[in-house]
Amino acid sequence: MTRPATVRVVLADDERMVRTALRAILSAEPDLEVVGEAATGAEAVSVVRELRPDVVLMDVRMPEIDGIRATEQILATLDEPPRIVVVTTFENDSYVYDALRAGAVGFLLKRADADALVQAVRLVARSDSLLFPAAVRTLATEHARAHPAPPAWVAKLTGREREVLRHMADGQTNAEIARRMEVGPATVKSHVAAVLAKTGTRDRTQAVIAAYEAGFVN
Amino acid sequence: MTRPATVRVVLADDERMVRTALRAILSAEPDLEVVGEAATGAEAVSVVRELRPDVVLMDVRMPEIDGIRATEQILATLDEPPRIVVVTTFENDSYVYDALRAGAVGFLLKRADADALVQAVRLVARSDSLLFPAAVRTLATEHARAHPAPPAWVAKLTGREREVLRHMADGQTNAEIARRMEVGPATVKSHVAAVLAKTGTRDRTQAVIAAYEAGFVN
DNA sequence: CGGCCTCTCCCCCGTCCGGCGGAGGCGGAT
DNA sequence: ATCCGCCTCCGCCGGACGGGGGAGAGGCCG
Repeated sequence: MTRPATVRVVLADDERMVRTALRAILSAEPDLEVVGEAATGAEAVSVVRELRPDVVLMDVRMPEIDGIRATEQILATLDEPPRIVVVTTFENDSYVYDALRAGAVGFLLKRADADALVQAVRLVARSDSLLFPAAVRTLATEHARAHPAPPAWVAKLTGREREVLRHMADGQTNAEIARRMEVGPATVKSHVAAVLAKTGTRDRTQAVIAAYEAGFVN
Repeated sequence: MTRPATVRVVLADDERMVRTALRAILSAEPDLEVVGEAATGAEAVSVVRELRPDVVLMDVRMPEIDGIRATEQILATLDEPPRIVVVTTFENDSYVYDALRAGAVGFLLKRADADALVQAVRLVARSDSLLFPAAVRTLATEHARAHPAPPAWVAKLTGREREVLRHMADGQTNAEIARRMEVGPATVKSHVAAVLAKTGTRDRTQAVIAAYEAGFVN
């Protein structure tokens, strides 16, 4: 039962052309079968629930429910969930990391050639230990921790205040910051005060912590 | 020229049995050919330089030169380097991340079954856009940044000093730390002073920065 | 033109911080 | 038995920091 003769695939992508192309490529292989398609995340969930495919090729950006939440819902509600491969156009699409964290086993670029696609599908259909084991989940989680959504206060900082905060996060004193920015110490104090107010912190140490937590540094 | 009829593979692993097993599996496929073997990292470099394979299956832990440095050397010295796949026993072997950062295109678990292995080799032999593009390099780099080797000073901190540093990295004042640790403020000051000395920082803000950079927090 | 924001700088003041030197107790190592 | 490291505290001092004001100059936008 773990090795079906043919790999049953569902395609989830809001663009018909993409689905058609994928279907054409996969259907040419005797051991692969496209059993269903979905144009939205919600549709993907219901189609998968009904058809129980082995592999789902899931676009990340889709109307109604995006690929990430669709992935979550599929994995959460099915006993033997399919292997979900995220399909994306850009390598560093940050959604990809969310999808991996949600449980997708891998990701695939839309510009991949037909052979790569076919082999990827075969691969994920059965491999349980190849390229995307727990380690990828770890990586994706780390990525999320390393690049959280910037808090609201970041947008409120003026340019000068950002500069000052960066220097604070470098361990500079007000006097040093003043020298580096070629302004008076009093000016730096003003900016620091503004930073503290906007970050909701009470001293420079807490502000620097906030900067680190927000990924403001780097 | 980008699509050789047969994929030429070099095996680099210090255990003969592993090489034999890999060779047996790969040789059963008509389109795969094991053209060479190496038992050390240094040997791997010279063998690869001589034979110019399409794919290298590289063990991370090898005598003389490990898989990471062998990977680096191969990628640095060849014009059209082979695709290097790191072979490892444990998913979260931290060397794996080093290898990915060094330019390996993927990694493979030794407990992968024969089919997965074969397909992985075929896959990496040609795919230039599948599962391990630049994004993986990014991930690996992030991993390295997120888990650097702890600086020497970490080991030098006493238990109490670590506690104090954690509270500092939480934005607490000396008085607050004193209350939480149920000691006098003077005691906290002593510990803070020790932390500053051992971390080579001059004030609590810099110490907190050092703690963050060292991954002391989390 | 008249706000509004930003950037610049000034004052005072109380608090916190870090550097200095010292001290006592306690437990492990030699 | 002695020494050393760790933890606990003390006082003193100067400097840095943060809060509270205010104020002038320039730019942007309705």
